[in-house]
Amino acid sequence: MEILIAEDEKKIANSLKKSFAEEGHHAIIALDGEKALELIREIVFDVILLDWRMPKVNGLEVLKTIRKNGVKTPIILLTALSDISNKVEALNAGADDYITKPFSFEEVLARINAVLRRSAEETNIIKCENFNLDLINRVIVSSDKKTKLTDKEFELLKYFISKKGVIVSKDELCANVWGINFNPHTNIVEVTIKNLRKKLEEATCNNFIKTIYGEGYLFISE
Amino acid sequence: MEILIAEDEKKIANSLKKSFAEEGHHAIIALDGEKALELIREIVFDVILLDWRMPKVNGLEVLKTIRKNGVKTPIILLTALSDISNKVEALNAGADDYITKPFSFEEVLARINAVLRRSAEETNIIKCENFNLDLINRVIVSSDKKTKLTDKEFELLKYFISKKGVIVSKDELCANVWGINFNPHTNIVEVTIKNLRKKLEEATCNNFIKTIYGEGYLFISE
DNA sequence: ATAAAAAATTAAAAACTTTTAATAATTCTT
DNA sequence: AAGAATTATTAAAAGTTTTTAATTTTTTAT
Repeated sequence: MEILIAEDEKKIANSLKKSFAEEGHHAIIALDGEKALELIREIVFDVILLDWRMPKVNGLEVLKTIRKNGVKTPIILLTALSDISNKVEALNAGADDYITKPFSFEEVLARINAVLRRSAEETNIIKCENFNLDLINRVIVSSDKKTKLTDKEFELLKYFISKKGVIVSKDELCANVWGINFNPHTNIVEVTIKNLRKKLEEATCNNFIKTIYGEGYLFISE
Repeated sequence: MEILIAEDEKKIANSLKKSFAEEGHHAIIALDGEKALELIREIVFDVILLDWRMPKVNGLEVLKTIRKNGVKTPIILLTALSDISNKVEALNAGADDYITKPFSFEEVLARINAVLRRSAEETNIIKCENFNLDLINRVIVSSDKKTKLTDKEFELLKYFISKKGVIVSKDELCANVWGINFNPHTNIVEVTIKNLRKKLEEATCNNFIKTIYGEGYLFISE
């Protein structure tokens, strides 16, 4: 992993760099804000550790500048205890997390992993017509609301989306959502479809699931 | 997307290529198995459509050869109805899906999306010491079993993993797993930890969650 | 138009999750 | 070593989800 350490205290910066090296990561040190900005322009980092108090250009300024330039690299702020009041300001300016000094290397690593995971999670989203399906949190995300799905509703919607534009039979749904050896002598598919339709309708104001009489269901594409 | 169409019927191949182009994808046609193998050696495709019956080297041979060479690109077999008996053979040889002729372009696109999603899902896995956490299906995967987690167990384990090697307090767990404004006057954290510990123990034969008396819990790293 | 088949709706039963509360076991301090 | 604080365990209550079953509505074919 490529890490930028923007930190003017050489001791801290060097010890972090050394620890990262032991973990197999490559870190570059910037001793002031100006240098940090310069490096960020040149190199694509996986994560940026940014000290709040730095010579020439301070952390907040760096943060604002790079976010304004559209750089989305995860950023973790390093702040002294007395700077805590600036936490909200920092998060509002586009920081992903912050760590209070003094910190252990393990803590830094844990925060980095958490931040990277969080940003990875954000990509675990299926984009649909006028809504998104968040695969990790199992919610339908539309412009103004989030609708939590149950297990079966989630599996069903996921399957429908994967078969968008193709008619799927009830047997197929049974096999793929409930499991291959499941033969219901009940209307469980209809009931679950009803519930999913209701949530989709509430979330998106659209009826995506069309019934094809005698054949099955069709998840409409556009 | 870069797509290989290995199909000897020029009509079908060309119409697929045209449809893909309309969708913004770039397709390359191979009219026989030999050409297909040659192209696969040269180009990294996102997905390969492979006809079962082809001149020179047939689909199954192509399939076996490229899988033997360690190529993991998703492959969808195109088969005539009469070839259906070979379906199992094909899937065993490493195909990801198969489509029976005649097919609509929409069906092909849907299958491609499903296959790509499936292979993307396989990357949605957090690797831990001697187990994996499947983020989509919410199961602990160890060498021999899969253990399904409930909502709260999943959130809790995910949080622990993100804070691996760092002590997390009960308040912190409350805030991050149950929600920021949740102050329990009960032992709900302890109970959920107990249940998670049991499942982790069953799945991995390890006790990853250590209690730090008076401080909180520690998810052990290695 | 009508009957038969298929799908939708509703509501209650069964199964599972989450929360609560009481009790037991462990850890720390003096 | 005893008492206080903390954590673990157990089991029952409350809340959700999943399944079942009966009834109503819609669709298709005669």
